[in-house]
Amino acid sequence: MTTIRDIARALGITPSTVSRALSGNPRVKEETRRAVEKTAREMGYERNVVAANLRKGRSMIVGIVIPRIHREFFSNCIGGAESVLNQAGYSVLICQTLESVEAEIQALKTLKNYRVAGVLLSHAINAPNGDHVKEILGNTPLIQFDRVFPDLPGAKIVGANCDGAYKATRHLIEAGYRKIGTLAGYMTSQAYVERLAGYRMALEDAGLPFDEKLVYYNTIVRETGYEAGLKAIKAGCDALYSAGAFSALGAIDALKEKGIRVPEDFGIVGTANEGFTALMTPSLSTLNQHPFEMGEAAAHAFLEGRLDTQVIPMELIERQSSNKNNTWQK
Amino acid sequence: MTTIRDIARALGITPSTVSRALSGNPRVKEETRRAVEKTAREMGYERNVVAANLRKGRSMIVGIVIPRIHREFFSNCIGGAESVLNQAGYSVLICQTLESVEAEIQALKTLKNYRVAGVLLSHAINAPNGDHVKEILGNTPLIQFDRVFPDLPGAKIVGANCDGAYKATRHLIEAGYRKIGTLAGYMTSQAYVERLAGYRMALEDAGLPFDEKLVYYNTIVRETGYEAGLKAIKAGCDALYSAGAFSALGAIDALKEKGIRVPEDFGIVGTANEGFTALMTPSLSTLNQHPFEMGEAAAHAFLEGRLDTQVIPMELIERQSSNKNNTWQK
DNA sequence: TGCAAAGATACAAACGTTTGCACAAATCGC
DNA sequence: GCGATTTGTGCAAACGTTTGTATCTTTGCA
Repeated sequence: MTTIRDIARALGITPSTVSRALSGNPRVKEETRRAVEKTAREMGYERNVVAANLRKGRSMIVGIVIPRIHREFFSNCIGGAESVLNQAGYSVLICQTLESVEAEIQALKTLKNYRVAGVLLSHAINAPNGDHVKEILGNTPLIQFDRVFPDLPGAKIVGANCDGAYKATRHLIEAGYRKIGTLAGYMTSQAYVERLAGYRMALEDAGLPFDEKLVYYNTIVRETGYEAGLKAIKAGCDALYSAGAFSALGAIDALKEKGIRVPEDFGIVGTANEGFTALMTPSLSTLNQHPFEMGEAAAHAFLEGRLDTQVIPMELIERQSSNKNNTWQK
Repeated sequence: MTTIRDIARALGITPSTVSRALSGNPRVKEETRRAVEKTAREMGYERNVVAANLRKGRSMIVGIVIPRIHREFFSNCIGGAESVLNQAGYSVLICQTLESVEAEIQALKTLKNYRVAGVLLSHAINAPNGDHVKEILGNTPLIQFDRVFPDLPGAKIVGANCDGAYKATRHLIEAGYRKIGTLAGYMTSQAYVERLAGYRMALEDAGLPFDEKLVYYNTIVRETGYEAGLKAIKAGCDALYSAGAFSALGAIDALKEKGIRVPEDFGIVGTANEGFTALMTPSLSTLNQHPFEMGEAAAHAFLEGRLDTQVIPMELIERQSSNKNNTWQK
């Protein structure tokens, strides 16, 4: 492959001038620049970014660390981030942790070894705190999104979890449901803590009692949602706010099994607006977290060197599953 | 950050020995190796892969180029590939083309500039042929998956498109449907050409006529599926094999709108086993393409330097939408 | 004409590894 | 006990850029 040396030799100048010409340094004569660009094109030159990165001590790569890529939420985040970063000349290196803290540590080390320009992170659910992140990354810019460590400084992009859960719960109340439980997810993650708070606040604002017995923890997948659904039925609930989408699906499985009609006898609102929620019967009311926009926001935060926390609004999408009087039409 | 020089200095040996010790070269004494590993650990050494890559002329990065990351099919492929490659010490650099050939060219150039160890590619739908790929990549190993250029040599991982379409169509015939059309997708992609062939073969093997008028081309998204669905109804079809999943969904929209019962009056089988297909009502019979396994296979083909074509079987998942006598139970 | 300032390029040292070759010391065969 | 082989390290040159400093050339102005 041709190098800047080859170009320099061909033109009778030095590699340094070629380098400066190609990187747009104003100290090289316009005429020289044009000549360099011409021969570079003719010789099919492609700059070796590895060498450039070594010399500069950092690369044009941004690392993205996420639990799993094949979750609509995360793949959308990546999609948003990738399109923004690509525009700005960055490439993205993706690492999945599969919810394992050790894998997360390994991923961060790898990224550090590649001297990435920055890291976008959504941490493994059972990571106790952000110490390992700070220790490994040092001064590499870090942007956290969705799942963030509150104790870690720097840029954060989070959903309006509390507000979203509040809206969802209030919507159930307004629709006429009265004994509303919640599939609360994991309290190890700030996002779920906030959703629980929003749920509680909505109940209290409406003068309804908050009952700890109707809070079903560690429900995040379909199976645990199903089990919690059975318990909620037994406890006499007539509605559920689910902090996840798949857990809501599981609860509906339980309701169908018991012959309880949704939405007439039982209302339910879920959280992530996964594709299936609009297509299932009854269609599931959800909160749209705008994952693509979250990814874009994280990328922009990196590019602009922001250090603050941005909150992405959550929007309630009313569908059949929370429509008590069944006046649904599409 | 500490370098191998620092370690060498600390031990009174040379950087070359340190390098050899750390990379497991058998020509360094066991005792020395242990000493090096110990001080490396103590000094918190992390090898600078950028420098190593420059020297070696290639990196431990594998590039993945796909149309869009937020499609369940592709994100699952990536998931499969990433887990295998990570095991083997590789990292993955992801580039989306958003179905644009220019973006694909740019992505391949970027990967080449990073001197990636290999590229896994699923090309943009409207790319005429693989010339640009060959020209840019040169001798960088290339593994194509799902959407492959038949004219390009080297490793390919494809679905059993013809066989899958055959199974799906025969299933419709056996269920009792008689006038079966197809939502055929784009003939610019080999995969869809093969599916059409399988559909045709199944009809002919069963003594049913193949009617070109019942082939609806360029249907791949929900909207085009809807429109083709209306046409199929008008043409008197009683079933459709759809080469996509979202197009099948669109066709069902059309059937519902016209008050035609699925599956009693009209049967339908789709192709990609997207998550929603199992959850919608009626649930959609589909072909499982095993995207995760395709990604794994692509990664293994890269690691093992395979150059052949592997065919991943497609498995029919019978659900409600093709169950004419409505004996469905779950 | 002379001298300073600016403009353009050259020089050379990095960045942190890897690796072919050389060389010394240790081991072996006879 | 001597030459031949093996074993372990050191030396130094890469890999292809970038960039601070030096040098040379041109221009401007008095």
